[in-house]
Amino acid sequence: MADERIIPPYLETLNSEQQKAVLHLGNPLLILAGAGSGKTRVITTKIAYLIRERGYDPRSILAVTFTNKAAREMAHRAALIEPRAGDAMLRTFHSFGAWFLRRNGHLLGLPSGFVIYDDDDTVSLLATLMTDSSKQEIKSRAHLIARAKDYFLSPDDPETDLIDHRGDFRRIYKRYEERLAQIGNVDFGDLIKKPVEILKQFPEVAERFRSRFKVILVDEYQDSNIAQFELLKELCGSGTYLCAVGDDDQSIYRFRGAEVRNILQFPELFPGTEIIRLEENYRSFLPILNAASSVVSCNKGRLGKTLRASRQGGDLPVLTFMPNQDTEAAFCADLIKESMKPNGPCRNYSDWAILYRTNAQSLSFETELLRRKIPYKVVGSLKFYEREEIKDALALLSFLVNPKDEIAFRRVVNKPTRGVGAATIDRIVMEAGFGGTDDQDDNHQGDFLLQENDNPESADIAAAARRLMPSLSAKARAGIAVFLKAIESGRSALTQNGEAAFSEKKKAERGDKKDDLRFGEGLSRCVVMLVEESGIAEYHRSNDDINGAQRIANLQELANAASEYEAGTEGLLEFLEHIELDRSIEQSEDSEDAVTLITLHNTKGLEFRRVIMTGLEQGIFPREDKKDEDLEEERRLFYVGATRAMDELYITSCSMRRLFGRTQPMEPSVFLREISKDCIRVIGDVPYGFAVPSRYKNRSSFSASAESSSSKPKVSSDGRWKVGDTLFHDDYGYGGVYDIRESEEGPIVYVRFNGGAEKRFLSEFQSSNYMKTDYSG
DNA sequence: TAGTTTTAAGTTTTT
DNA sequence: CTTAAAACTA
Repeated sequence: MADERIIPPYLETLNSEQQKAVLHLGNPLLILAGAGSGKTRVITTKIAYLIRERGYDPRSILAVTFTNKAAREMAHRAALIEPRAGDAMLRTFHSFGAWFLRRNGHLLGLPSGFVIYDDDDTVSLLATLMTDSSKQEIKSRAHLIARAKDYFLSPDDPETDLIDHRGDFRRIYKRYEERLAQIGNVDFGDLIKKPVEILKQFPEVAERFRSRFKVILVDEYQDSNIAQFELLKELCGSGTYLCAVGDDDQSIYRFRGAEVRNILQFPELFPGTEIIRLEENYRSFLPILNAASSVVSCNKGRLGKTLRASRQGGDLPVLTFMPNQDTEAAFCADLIKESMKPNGPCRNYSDWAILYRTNAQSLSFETELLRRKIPYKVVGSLKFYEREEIKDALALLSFLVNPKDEIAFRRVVNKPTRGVGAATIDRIVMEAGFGGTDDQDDNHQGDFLLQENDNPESADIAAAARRLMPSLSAKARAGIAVFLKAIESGRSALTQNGEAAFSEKKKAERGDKKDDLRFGEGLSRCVVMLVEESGIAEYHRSNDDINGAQRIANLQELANAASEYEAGTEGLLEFLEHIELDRSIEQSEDSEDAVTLITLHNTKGLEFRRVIMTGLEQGIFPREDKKDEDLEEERRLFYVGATRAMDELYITSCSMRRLFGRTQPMEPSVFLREISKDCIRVIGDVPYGFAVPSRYKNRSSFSASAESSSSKPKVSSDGRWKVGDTLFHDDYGYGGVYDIRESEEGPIVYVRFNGGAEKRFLSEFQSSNYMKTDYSG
């Protein structure tokens, strides 16, 4: 397809590989795009090119990504080149699945008004089926069910046993699926799995989609799972042009079912595949790439590639060992402050990013940056939608659109507590036609389950509650009445009829409106109505500690967000779907200049002038008990993090770290040893043992002895202490002997620990390797 | 059954 | 240390 047509001007700035990738058509194309090789640019340009030069209808183009951020970015950049690209379908896999199911889910008996369950809801649902299992086990099973769906495995597939070897897994999974079908909602995995099932079962539907989408582009293909691969396969007809872009070295989502094999075996899975490699890195200075590559090249299963740096020059990455996480944070702050001096190299705080492995690590950085008055923003950990009051409000909304939603009902029917206990709830759920919780029913009629929804009334929990009301105790009856009333009010607010009555009533009830929830356009009225009438708002309001006020503020924010959506069921479904699929808060403070605090996983696709990778310690990064494939994934995570840096890369490692409130000694990360010596510059003190690899290799014997719980230091030395010996002490961590002096009680060993402490010990040379007395204590 | 106190456990990573 | 689950009391 390398025809000699005139190259449009917007292609001229691309290198020849990039151009080839944009111009390519015909057979499936796999673009192996190294970090910083301009892959987003290639995809967006390609979309524009296909529309503009090849006459593709924008609506016939489907581009899928893994994150909403990436989807937005892609839409934005493509539209800059070609406005018509706005009509192309640019979505995440999951949002595409939801879109698909709204239109075709009925083929599997799924109502179009389904709500998407998040992981918490999934656990709650499973909990109603496994009444006498521990929370932990339920969570574990829920996780495995999600995994099974990632692998496109159903309860009836024998292979599902490979996911969970406990014999009862398939039965649990099956019951879970049945209940979910009764309720009429879906979980995350269903958003991929169910569309595939429909496409496989209904060839005419598949045909329709194949004729609509002539072009399918997939970004971050290395993070796709088996179900997503199946989806692509089903969507691709003989006339479909498939183009996948990815980098096997950046596959970091194995833990949630991603299959690197998808990209490694792409050519076999899609016969006739052509491969184009983008190996020119435009982002980072050469030394940064060298350091990153030297680590990731320790991995076995990889396609292998050579990144060429278009930016020669630049300094070696800097590695610094810190005593503990507080000094680590101070070190970061110093670096940032220093660079921002009037004649320093940086003018923006946003040039900087601090990377860490787990969200919990952000705390010490936040504290320090706050103290030093350095502006920062924490990416990702904003758990707005996981807050209790928000989840309650969302459950009310969900129940409004789907009165069969048992999970939503259970969550809010007695919130705030109004005398409706477990017994009452179970009765109502039973009355609504749900099987109850008894594990004995052994009917194998799962195939006919879908038909149970024939009569929508039968599973309507609100209706069931109303029916049962007369037979309930006075307390429970009153409670149920309040709940039903709230739902009614919400429903009328949804259709805009209840507005007048609501405001009248509220004004009459309370003169003060200073902390009243206010509503504006669209759905916000409905949100406010529900949380007010249910008493949830009032409950938090009267709880007048700081939390209460914050919660009211959060509810207000939710109402504000809802005002963007049209009142009515349609708008409500859109609102709920948007929240489930995109939990990132639109950061209006994007314009603000701030340092970025971010987990390594979240950095994918981002770049910063200066990056500090922190916490390079065994147990943290890589996380403990990672080995083989999992360790390789951690290594790729290192690669991803390091290659975010454009100009400068800093790496820190602490010798002591506060974990679970206890300070404990840490070992340097194995990855630090994998960086080639000439690829990195170490600044400051080097921990004992680190600079001398041969000695370090013996450390297994240290670890072994470290497991006994004596507070005396131990050593692997073969006889006598001598200067330079490395040792481990339970309280002080790793250290080195820097002096030995004789005394009448025997030799005194002077030890300097990596955490900074210097201690003297009395050694019993003749009998063992133990230190006997802590002289300095 | 609701709210309190005590005890134990635990921090990946995310659509 | 902080949070969630279990145990306990009113």
